[in-house]
Amino acid sequence: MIDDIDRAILELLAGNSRLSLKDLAARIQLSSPSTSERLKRLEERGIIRGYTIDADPRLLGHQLQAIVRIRPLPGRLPSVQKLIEATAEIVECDKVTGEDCFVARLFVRSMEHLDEVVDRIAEEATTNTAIVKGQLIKRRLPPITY
Amino acid sequence: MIDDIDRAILELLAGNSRLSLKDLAARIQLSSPSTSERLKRLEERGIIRGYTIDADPRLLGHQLQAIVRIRPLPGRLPSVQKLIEATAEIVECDKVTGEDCFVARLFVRSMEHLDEVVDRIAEEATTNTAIVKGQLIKRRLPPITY
DNA sequence: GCAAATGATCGACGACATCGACCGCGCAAT
DNA sequence: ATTGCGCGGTCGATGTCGTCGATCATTTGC
Repeated sequence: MIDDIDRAILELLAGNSRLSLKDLAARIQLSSPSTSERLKRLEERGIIRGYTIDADPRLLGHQLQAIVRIRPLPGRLPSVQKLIEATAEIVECDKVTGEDCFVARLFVRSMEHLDEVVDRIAEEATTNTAIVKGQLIKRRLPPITY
Repeated sequence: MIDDIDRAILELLAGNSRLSLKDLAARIQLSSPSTSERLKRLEERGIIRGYTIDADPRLLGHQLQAIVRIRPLPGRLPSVQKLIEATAEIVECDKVTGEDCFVARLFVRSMEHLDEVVDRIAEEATTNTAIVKGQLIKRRLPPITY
């Protein structure tokens, strides 16, 4: 279903999604038309959902990164959910099992800014904020098992 | 330093990093050479760190996603750190302040697989596992304040 | 074994990125 | 105020790249 060549394509594009078809083709030792065809199929099958960039948040004015666990107060779940969605500083948020209901990652300019955003959430939820000191592993593809 | 046109470029590429220069240029109402020049500068300045893909982990054989908080046992921090780095299932891991030392995101095939990976970590650390039930917000750019 | 389907290559054509030459605006210094 | 300079832009030519149709090889099923 997904073979070594597809895997190679995924890995190469994960490393640089702006690679030209020709470069891609050369690296996987295939002609460009067939590389193009495989790429199209990976997209059609939904395996590749999209192509995006990795931008440096610091250079965009966000000096601080935090992971906030959020447990809405009784009855406030829908309202908290709306608040999270409306908070632009939250760049990622998962609904999880366990004591906490949500885990959000947020980018802020400063401590004051962090405080401001978290305070808003804390009006309707119990929160737990952990400031990111460093990235041990930065976003990578999981091992491809199929 | 970074103007509306740069912002537009970042947003467009965040939405689809494989956009051709020509398309990009058309959307920001600029010629391709100047678009190319701006793109080059965004890269040189380190604002764009790279171009990557968004792949569907489920279609790559990872049915389950979890967020694991990890607190190494006394003296085991370096060893835990090495273990995390060597664990391919961990696709992202941050070093954070607070009770927990690390927060990791994990992709696994099954509950058994999850258990296996977490058990390995739990030999040297206190762990807290939250299974991801859904993504409320999936990775997006933070607001650009500069 | 043969037919058909799948997945590859080849070559030609059209689209695209890049480069050099040139232009115009804003700013600083005289 | 004017002149000179530099930044950031357009334009047009050239070479490279992607795409499409035709064709060929290899594997699968009968």
